[in-house]
Amino acid sequence: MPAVTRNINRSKQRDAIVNYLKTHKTHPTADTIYNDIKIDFPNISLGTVYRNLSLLVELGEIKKISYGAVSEHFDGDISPHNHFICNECGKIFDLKMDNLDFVDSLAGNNFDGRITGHNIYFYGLCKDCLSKEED
Amino acid sequence: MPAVTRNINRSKQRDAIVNYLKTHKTHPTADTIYNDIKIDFPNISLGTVYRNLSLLVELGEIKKISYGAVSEHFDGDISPHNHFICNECGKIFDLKMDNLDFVDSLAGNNFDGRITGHNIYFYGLCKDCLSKEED
DNA sequence: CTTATTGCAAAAGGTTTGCAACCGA
DNA sequence: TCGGTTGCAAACCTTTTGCAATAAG
Repeated sequence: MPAVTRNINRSKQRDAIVNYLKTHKTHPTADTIYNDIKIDFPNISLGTVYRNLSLLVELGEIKKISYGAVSEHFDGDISPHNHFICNECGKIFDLKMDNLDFVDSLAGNNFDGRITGHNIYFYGLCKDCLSKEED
Repeated sequence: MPAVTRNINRSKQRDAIVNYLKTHKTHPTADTIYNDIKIDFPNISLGTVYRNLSLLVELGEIKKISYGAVSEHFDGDISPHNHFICNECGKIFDLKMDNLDFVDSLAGNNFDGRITGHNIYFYGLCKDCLSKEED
């Protein structure tokens, strides 16, 4: 999966970032990591944190928890429905799901809280990008 | 639901934005709306589009399709799991879901594409925010 | 007439990037 | 030594905001 061709040298800063993420289950932002890591690396810069985070995502060592879009999208359809977002082309599709029982069962089992049935984002590959996948 | 107390006057610009969103199923961004609407309103400004979009979301006339976070979050845990994001406090929780059959059945029914089982974002209220809801 | 809304431009985040110095192998 | 990485600062992009002018009721 990691399609990084260029050479990679280790760095104390990157090691610290990885270590921070492996030992913190808080899903922090770049800025949080930056501030926490400054205790050990007083001179580290935010740019270094950002650069290392994208490299680590590229290497598959960490994951980005994100919608993946640069800017917000809007929907004129306010009826209950969910969305599917294509990881490849970024297009957003409506998902009309009649059976949302799984949400209740999920909430009843290993989750403490209330999941709103019609505010779920599914990711994957859309039809078009699936067919282009023949290589 | 719409908890807007202040007075609202209609405006041609806002009407055009609503109309655009009700007639386009493309889930556009503010910038896309801005550019498309400029054909009829050459002097409209991006600020106006943004202001109206947030007002319309507040009024419940449109919906924002978004992760809801200001900045990206990162995860050191790359094992297959999903995430739950609290609409109230923004905290992110891990969801370990063993039974993802519903994803396949969903994909087989009304969806054309491939949903990646472990890249789903569920929204709602977390335990803490649920208990604070007593008012 | 009163005040909500606009257009404009500046400001405010978050993220990326160019560059010279520095560090790793 | 060679080139990957850093710190710094400037640039970039999306979104927000202050303000005077305009439009709505």
